[in-house]
Amino acid sequence: MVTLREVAQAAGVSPSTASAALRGMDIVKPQTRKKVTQAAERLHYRANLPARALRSGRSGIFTLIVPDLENAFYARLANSLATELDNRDLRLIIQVSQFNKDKELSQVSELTSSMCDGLFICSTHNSGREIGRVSHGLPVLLFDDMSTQENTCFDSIETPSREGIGAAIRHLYDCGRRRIGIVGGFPPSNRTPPTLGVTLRENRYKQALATLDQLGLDSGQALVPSDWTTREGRLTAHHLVEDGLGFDALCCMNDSLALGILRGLAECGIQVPGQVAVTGFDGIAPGGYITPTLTTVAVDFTSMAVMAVSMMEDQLGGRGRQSRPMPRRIIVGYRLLKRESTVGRSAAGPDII
Amino acid sequence: MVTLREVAQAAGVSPSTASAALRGMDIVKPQTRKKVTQAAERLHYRANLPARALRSGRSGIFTLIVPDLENAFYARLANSLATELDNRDLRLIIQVSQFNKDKELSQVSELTSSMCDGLFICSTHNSGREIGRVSHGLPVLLFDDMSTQENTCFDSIETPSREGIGAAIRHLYDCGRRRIGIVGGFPPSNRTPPTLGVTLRENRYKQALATLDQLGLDSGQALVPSDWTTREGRLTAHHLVEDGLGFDALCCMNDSLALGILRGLAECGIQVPGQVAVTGFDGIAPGGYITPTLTTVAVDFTSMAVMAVSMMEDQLGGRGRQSRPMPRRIIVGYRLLKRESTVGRSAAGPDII
DNA sequence: CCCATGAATCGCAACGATTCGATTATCTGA
DNA sequence: TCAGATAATCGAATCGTTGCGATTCATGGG
Repeated sequence: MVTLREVAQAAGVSPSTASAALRGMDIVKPQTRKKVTQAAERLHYRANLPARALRSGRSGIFTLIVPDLENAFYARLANSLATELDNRDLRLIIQVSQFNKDKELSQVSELTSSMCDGLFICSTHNSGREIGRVSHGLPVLLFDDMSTQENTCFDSIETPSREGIGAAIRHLYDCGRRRIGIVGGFPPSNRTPPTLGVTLRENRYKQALATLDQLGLDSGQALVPSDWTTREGRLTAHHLVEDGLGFDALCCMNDSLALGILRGLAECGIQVPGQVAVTGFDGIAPGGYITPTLTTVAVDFTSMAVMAVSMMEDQLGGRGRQSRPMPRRIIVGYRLLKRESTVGRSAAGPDII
Repeated sequence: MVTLREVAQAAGVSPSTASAALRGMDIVKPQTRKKVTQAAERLHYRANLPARALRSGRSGIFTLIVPDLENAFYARLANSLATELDNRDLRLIIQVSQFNKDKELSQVSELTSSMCDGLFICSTHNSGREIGRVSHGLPVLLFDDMSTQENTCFDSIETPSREGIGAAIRHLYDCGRRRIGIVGGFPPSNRTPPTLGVTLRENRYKQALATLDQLGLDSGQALVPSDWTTREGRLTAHHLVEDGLGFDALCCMNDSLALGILRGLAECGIQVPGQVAVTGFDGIAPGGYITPTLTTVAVDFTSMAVMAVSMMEDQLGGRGRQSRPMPRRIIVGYRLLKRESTVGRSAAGPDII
């Protein structure tokens, strides 16, 4: 293995100068830099990351903790984040917490040793406060809708729950639907343990009720409890149909759930959108090729990742200064994709696959 | 930050003894180990990974390179691998190569510096040989169907292409289908650049033709070129229908493609499995909730990950000995899920969602 | 009683890069 | 031409851990 010392020797400079040159410090003379660069090239020098990390305290590696990478939402987020970091020559460790509160906490807690510069986390059961208790000053960015109450600790990036749900319901209203069910609101179904923390659920559900009220619709009977999974969605659809299906539209709190609803309705022979219209939230890929294609609030994942990395770098840069100014909350953009599950085959836009 | 030296001091031993004790070397006296462990506990000691990696040459971090994490196949694999590594207290960096040959190579090449103990890779355009050229002796494990010709270099784990495709086609035959199309065989469609290397395509396609021959079916007209993506699958279905759809069954080379085929057929009003039966390969989640549910060759991802990690550890252990004994090829198990896209609603098993 | 034997522990020297104060080269203006 | 200022480079210390040869300690046989 070729070391910096050898490169320096070959270039006729000291290791410290070689180091500065290779890292692009503007203190070295252009001519010197060139000598060093060429020597490094010639010898196929690669900096040793552990050594660099040990000395400088930065590894260029970040960690993302998600509950489940098989879930298309988290996979999409992980994909965007890994790509954005890669653009900046940074790396991403991904850890799967399996919706397990304690596992999540212990994973966070282990990070301090783990040559990791910062943590991105989609927490399902822990509040920002609880995470802060075990993160030992590591920069953290939450992907979540944390109420400002519970999260005075960290920067966060949130999905456009309020605007998005509002847009979805108004779209259903514009389609002539008046008996709109809110599927997956708070409290969750008691059939399975909930897989997502209460804050996100609350945000979306409250907004849904508020929008129904604004439109002069009855929100009293609207809640349809369900966990936010495809499996649960399917079961929920069966229960709904057994109970007589008193809705002409179902506004689902996320896509995974909505996909299960579509499947369950299909099994019961219910026409979508003929008998009941369905909307989702997130904009994951299967919604674009399932039949009927799923009308949904598509979150802008790319800018989500870009902002996340940029906020993380801000935290890294401003560390050691006065105690962090104030946690920032950013809400990303969305696009309402009007597809077959609300407007039917003929009127659906080209947003498939 | 509390260091090993401080722990040693608190326990009244030397740093080297403390190190040995904490790592569970059997050379330390049980009583000493206890003292050290307790001191470490009390001071909340966490080993510094960069330092350890620098000194020992092992970081406990591995890298997985996949073309696209949004693709359910790779997401599923990544999920299993991350989980299995986590069980052994190891970490996984994930990099996305975006089906880009050069990007993939440069990512591999960068790894040498990257305090990474080994590489798992789903290569799409590079042979084992090409990867070996830039991996600089790093332990590598390929997830791919590399022909033994092209890959004399590395251990590999392969999907059960031969057995699986054979089983799928025999199943179609048992369902009474006789005009079976092979969708996504080699050569690929020329509408889009191919996203997967030729070896895997060839393996599955050749097996498909062989099975058709065994069954006494005409394989001459069977090939339906298509890239292995949902988008392409949909377009391919349209083309097939425009050309008169001379098949009563379509054996797709993977699930992503099959899902697109199902969507395209639905758009054209073709009944599945009434007019044409469809099979996929991989066993990704959407096939379990799309309507009709997709009959497919479900790969055993969990054991794939377990074997991968175990083979990787073998490579790590046996390094430095005589030049590696011989690259091993392991083919994982599969299960044929007979679902609605071949046997229809009534006969389909419970393998949904 | 002493030395050979083995078990535990210790001390020091790395691992390879970065940092920072010290040193030398280069330039400016009187 | 030379003091003084500035720019560029250098050397040595350091990050926290592990590995290895040396040292100490306990044990038992001759």
